[in-house]
This record gives sequence, structure tokens and C-alpha cells, in this order.
Amino acid sequence: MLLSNACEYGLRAALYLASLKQEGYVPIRKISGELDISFPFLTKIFQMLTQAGLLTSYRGPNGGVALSRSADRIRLREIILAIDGPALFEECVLGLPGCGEQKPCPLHARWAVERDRIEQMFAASTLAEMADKIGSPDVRLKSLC
Amino acid sequence: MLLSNACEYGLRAALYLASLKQEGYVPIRKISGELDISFPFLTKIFQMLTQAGLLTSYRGPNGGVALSRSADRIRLREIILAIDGPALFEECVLGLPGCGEQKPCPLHARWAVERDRIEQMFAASTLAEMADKIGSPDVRLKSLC
DNA sequence: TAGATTACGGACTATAAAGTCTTAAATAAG
DNA sequence: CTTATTTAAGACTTTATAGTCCGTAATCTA
Repeated sequence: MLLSNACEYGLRAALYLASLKQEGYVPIRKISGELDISFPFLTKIFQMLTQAGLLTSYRGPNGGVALSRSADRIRLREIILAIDGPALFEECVLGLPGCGEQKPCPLHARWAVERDRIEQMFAASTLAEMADKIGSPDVRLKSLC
Repeated sequence: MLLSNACEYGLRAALYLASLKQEGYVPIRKISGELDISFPFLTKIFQMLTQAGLLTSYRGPNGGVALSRSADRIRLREIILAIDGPALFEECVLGLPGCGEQKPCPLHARWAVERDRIEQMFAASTLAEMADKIGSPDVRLKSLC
């Protein structure tokens, strides 16, 4: 699996927030209901995103979470880094520590190309851009059943 | 992590076998020693590869495992499929079941490109080709320390 | 045939990831 | 000021992956 469960949930939830195009805080309970993600687990994930500065949160009635910047200035790469860390974009495909140009594994040259492309793909994708797609009738953020 | 630990070990071990360019069976104990992989765990991984038809094994003195075909006819993709299954090449980057052209997630279009490239990369890489690189002095299949 | 060597298969344990629960702290509204 | 609502933080449980162990079967050598 490319991304951890937590990271998949975090991306989906952030895209959902961006798709609302709404001022103000959205309760985590609502998001977890909409996306079929367990509320306590999603709470933990949002805490990571809040600590990373990608979300702001507010307690109490009418509280919840909100994007800390406009959705066109948050890139998916940032969310992945906040939740899963940089491993995906740095590690050897064979798991060898220190694999790089100097001491490569046999796959390094080929994998490094794809790894960089994946990082570029996530770095080039903003929440706004991706959330826009949710307007299309078939595009979805949750399981069908 | 892109590949499971078991799969990383399986690829390294298969590349090692290919690099030996040797007729006959190689004991798992020797491979586990050379690559610093736990012997019982590597045994289990080799059983998967044997059952998938990628290796042949032989018991008793002078027994061990060997590639079931010449190394230029075994592709890394086959090893990954045998150990981790097809998930990497099929699954949605957001983990949504049934994500595809009909009912895509917002990332589908971009991810499908990279996912296919990764599959192509592994499908295009034979054990022979990759094992050849181990000839170069800096290229390695095990941790340095 | 006996003993050593090696893979096989299944049961077992350990560790990490996933997910839950509980208590506390902040805020708003009555 | 009290109560309801909501996130925060940490302990806890569950599940999946990683890794180990042990008895068995196959094979070779003496």
C-alpha cells in the first residue's frame, strides 16, 4: 500500500473540507459521518494535521476544524508528509538504508524516477484543484455501499 | 511503504540468486547469511515463490533453492505479485473500493498514470538485467553495516 | 540402514498499525 | 454558573504484519 490508512483518511477528509467551500468550522463528527470514517480515529488524524499547521481547530459549540489556508494553497504532498512522513519520497524500494546515487541498490536508478514523479504529482496537486472534481456527478470521496 | 518487508526480502534474495549465475541449488541458510535476512522468515518467503512457480527447491544435502527459469525470463513484477499480490497495481490511492474510470476518486486520473508506470517498470525489469548491475563495485543488495 | 542436511508446513510469539475509550479543557448558550 | 458541545491528549484494545519455533518429509552419504 502506498499510503497508510490514516493518510488515506486524512486526504479524503481534507478534500471533503475543501469541497464544502464554506467559511467557519466543521465538526469532526459530521465529517466522519459523511465519509464513513471512525470518529475517534479521524480525530487523531486531524490532530496531526492541526499540529502540522494545515488545519485550525476550535472547541465548543459551533466548533470543529477548518483549513488554515485557502484550498488552492494546500498541496496533497503536505498532508502526506504530516501524516506518513517523508519515507515514501525518500526510501529505497528494496528497503536498504542509505541507498542513493553513491551506493545504489540495483533498482535505484529506475525507482528514483518514479518516486520523484509521485512526489511531483502530489506536490502539483492542490486541495482546491482536486476538490473541484467532486463537482462531477461520478467523482466520489467515499465508498459506494 | 510501497512493498511489504517480505516482498523487499524476496526481491533481494531473487536478485542474489540471479547474480550468482550458478547451476544447482543454493541453501536458504547461505542466502539469509549473505543478505542479513532471518533464516526462518526467508524460508517462508521462498515457499511463496516456490509455490508460485518462480523457484524450484530441493531437500537434503546439496539442496536449496534455484530459479525455475533463466534470470532473463523472470520479471520483478512476478515476484511482487507472488508475495504482495496485485494490490499495488490495482488499488485506489485513497483506498476506495471500486475506484476506476466509471466511479473515480478525485485523484484517480493522476494516480492511474503513475500506478501503471510503476507496474510497467517492474514488468520491464528482469532479474538478469538487475542482477547484472551488482557487478558494479558500488551497487549492493545488503545494508552496509 | 543410520545419521546428517535441507526444505516444508503449521503453530506460535512479538511488534507495529489501526482503531477505541476515557478524561480533561475550551467555548457557547441559557 | 451550569449544561451541552466540541476538540485534545493519552491510555487502552484489536488486528495485521513480521518474525520464530518445532516437528516432518525428502534426500544424500557413509
